[in-house]
Amino acid sequence: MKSTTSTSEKILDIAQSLVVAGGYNGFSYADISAAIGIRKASIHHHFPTKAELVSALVDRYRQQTGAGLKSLREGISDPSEQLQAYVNFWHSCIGDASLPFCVCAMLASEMQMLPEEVASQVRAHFHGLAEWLASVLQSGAEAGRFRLDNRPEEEAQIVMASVHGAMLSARAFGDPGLFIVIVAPQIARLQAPDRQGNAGQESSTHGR
Amino acid sequence: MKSTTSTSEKILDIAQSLVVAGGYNGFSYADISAAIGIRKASIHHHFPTKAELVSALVDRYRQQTGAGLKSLREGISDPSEQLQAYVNFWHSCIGDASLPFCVCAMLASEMQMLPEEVASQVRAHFHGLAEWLASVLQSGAEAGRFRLDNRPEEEAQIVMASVHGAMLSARAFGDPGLFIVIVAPQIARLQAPDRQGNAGQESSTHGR
DNA sequence: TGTTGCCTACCTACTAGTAGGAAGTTAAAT
DNA sequence: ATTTAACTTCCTACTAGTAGGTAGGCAACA
Repeated sequence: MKSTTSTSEKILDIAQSLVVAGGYNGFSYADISAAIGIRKASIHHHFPTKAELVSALVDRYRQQTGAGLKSLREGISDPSEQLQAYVNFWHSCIGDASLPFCVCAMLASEMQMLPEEVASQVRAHFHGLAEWLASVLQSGAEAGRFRLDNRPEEEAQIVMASVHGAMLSARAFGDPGLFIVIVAPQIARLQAPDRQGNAGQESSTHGR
Repeated sequence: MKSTTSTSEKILDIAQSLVVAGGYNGFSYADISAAIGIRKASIHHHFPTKAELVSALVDRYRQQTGAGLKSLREGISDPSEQLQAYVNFWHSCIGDASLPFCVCAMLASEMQMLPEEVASQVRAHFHGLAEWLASVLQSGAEAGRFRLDNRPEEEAQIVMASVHGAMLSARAFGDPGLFIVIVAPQIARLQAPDRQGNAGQESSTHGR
């Protein structure tokens, strides 16, 4: 069977893993060159400048993400399960170290010194993801699967921040399992019809 | 009045702002040199290697943070207000752009390619901050000012991740106000005696 | 007198990026 | 069918500039 992975795709693959590991300034053409056994100049043939390379990389990532999120919405009927599937995706990525950090979250931290063409794409990713989450949350709220304390757009921002913050903590502590420890309760809170998550509701034992 | 800011402190100051802006690989000795009007070699006199420079910088940051958090716990009696003060600190830092990102959060994203001496300090910062937050949350829960759905350590991780994620989103969207939009509801959720927001409350109905 | 702080001058390694050519592929013109 | 032209991919060899870091000297000061 022939491997139909073109050279330029291989370049993007390794560049992506390098960006995820160390950000925009954390890799060089020489790194890619060494990783896929091709000369530096040949990489410049495919991607003349570093800005173009990373731009193409984020572009591809955004397309993949867009397609993935779209298929979640279309392939799963329950919005609550759509959200769960999104979280599960990152849970396994971080767990098996295949994509232990979101490319755009990584680049967002370097926002201030990114080439404008890259920065605007990172912004667009955040915008798109926030929209997707807000849409899922709203649908779920309408279907009675979510209980939102704030506007869907705000809850979406909260979920997104939790996911990114959880990625960061997992990385900082070197503990992949921390991701789901942080994110799961946040999701559960949205799904729970009431705080205890049980059917009845005794709560308020008072005491202050 | 004489400015008692020593050269080495000035170096750390500018280095810190450069790290916050672009991470470990986002600045060079030449950048510092240009910023404070001193030769590159003179910086090497104070901090022989880049790893030592950043290590000293994180060390100073950790001391400042530790002192700040300690004084919050000692100077404010209500744990709920202690937490609020912590959040307000970042809110104003991000608002006036004085320290628009946590040094250690920035470095944590580059964890995988940091010199070990720096990486371990970043880990220590995360550990210490998580402990402080857990302690505040536990005190607040005992005093009836917080209602926790999970163990204090877990809630602390959630708060920390929210703060870091909110920083990232504020940066990604280029909107400083987004920080508090994300963090405030998370704090409010902890403070609320119950979901309806009425006056009754509390006591450990723990999710567990 | 020795230490501190800063300097000039320099080094090696690496950065992104360029010039130009060798090989192979494709497709039209002869 | 064969030559020709255009194009793609990759190469060697190179550039100017920057990276972190070093050697050694000079002046102020304790």
